[in-house]
Amino acid sequence: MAEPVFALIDCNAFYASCERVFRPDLARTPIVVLSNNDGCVIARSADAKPFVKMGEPYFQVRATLRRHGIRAFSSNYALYGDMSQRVMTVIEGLVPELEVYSIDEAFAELSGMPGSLEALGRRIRAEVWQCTGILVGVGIAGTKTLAKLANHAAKRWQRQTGGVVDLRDPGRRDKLLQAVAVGEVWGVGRKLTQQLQELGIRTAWDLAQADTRALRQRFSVTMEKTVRELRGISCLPLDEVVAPRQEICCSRMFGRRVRELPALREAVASYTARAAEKLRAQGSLCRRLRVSIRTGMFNPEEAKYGQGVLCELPYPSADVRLLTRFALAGLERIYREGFAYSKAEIHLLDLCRRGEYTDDLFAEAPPLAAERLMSVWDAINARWGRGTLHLARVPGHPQWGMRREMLSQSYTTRIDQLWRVRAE
DNA sequence: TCTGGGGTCCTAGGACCC
DNA sequence: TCTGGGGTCCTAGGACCC
Repeated sequence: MAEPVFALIDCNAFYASCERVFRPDLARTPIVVLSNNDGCVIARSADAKPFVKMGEPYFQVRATLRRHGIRAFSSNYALYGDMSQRVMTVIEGLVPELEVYSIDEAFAELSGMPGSLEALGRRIRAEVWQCTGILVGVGIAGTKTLAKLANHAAKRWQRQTGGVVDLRDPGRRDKLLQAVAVGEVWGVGRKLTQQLQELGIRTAWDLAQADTRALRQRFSVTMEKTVRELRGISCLPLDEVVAPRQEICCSRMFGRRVRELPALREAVASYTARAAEKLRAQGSLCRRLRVSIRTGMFNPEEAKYGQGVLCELPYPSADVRLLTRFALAGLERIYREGFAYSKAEIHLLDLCRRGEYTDDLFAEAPPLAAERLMSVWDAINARWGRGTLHLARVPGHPQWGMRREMLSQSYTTRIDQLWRVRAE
């Protein structure tokens, strides 16, 4: 078999770019996008990066943003999700195999492609730009970890590289490894960076030279793979098929603190409904769920409390009514009066595929009608929009709902919010 | 006033079994 | 007086990613 060749294609400042595509008037205005509840900065356009850090709380940087004329947006996941699909569709048309790795990046496998891969990279860039208005960077190498690093270089030296870097040449690879800090390597986060530095490993090059056996002992097999990948030995294959999730979670901060049980019930029911939707969308059932609530974590003045409880279902199910019943019963067990809650979470655990689990001979049998009811339920919501059909527990406009004060339109997914263009 | 959400993988350690 | 060895399964926690 031929040596694999991977490309990592990654959108530049993706959320900020999506906002800009539909606001050409903001082409020269720096943009940041905020997390849910307008909590903190999670994306910045290139011209905003010098002024605001990733992850900074909005309320702390608001003055800075105003001073530099930076425009803030609430996150608009309907828009970003749809734009992501468009980008991926374009790329899929140009490469033999694609693994969509996240909302804004994808790995491709290019071994056996004729012609210059750098030219192919430029073509991907040009076509994605033309079809979607989104700019991507392309990194090419013999392993995923090196392709990530190549992509990093393509971004960092965008002007010199034109946004495409082919790192297959060993000389070029080693030069880059020596120039890049170990913390930039895929799989090396904050904690590991610190521990590696204590061992004298400062650059990606140092890591590639390190003794794999010792590192595996000290850290884990994941670290060993990273080292091997840096040396050009491919350990992480392309995963084209998306495996079904092994757990599904819906967790959200409230738009404002919640003290009373009835409002918490609403939130737990709403989150359970969303989680159950995801569960059915991948054709799974769950056997257990965990519901948890907690107060704010940052304000030292606030009394802190957090608790979760695991609930066992009588049989594997994706029936929103059953899941909600158990989630609410769990909530009653963990709720304590007198706290200002900021967040609730639902985790669906122990997932299995429909028809691929062994029934318990003595356990309660799942009602047969439930499955059909849920598929009609999903069909109605798919046709008329999420939430058209919902349990009475789930309010339409809850007082604890998410804050999104700077939300852009859903230009591409809502007929009543289409982009308006005026001809002069 | 105010600090995101949703995942994965790996390991250690305890419970339990024969 | 003395108290095995080897295995599995589960859970919690820690690290990472975007």
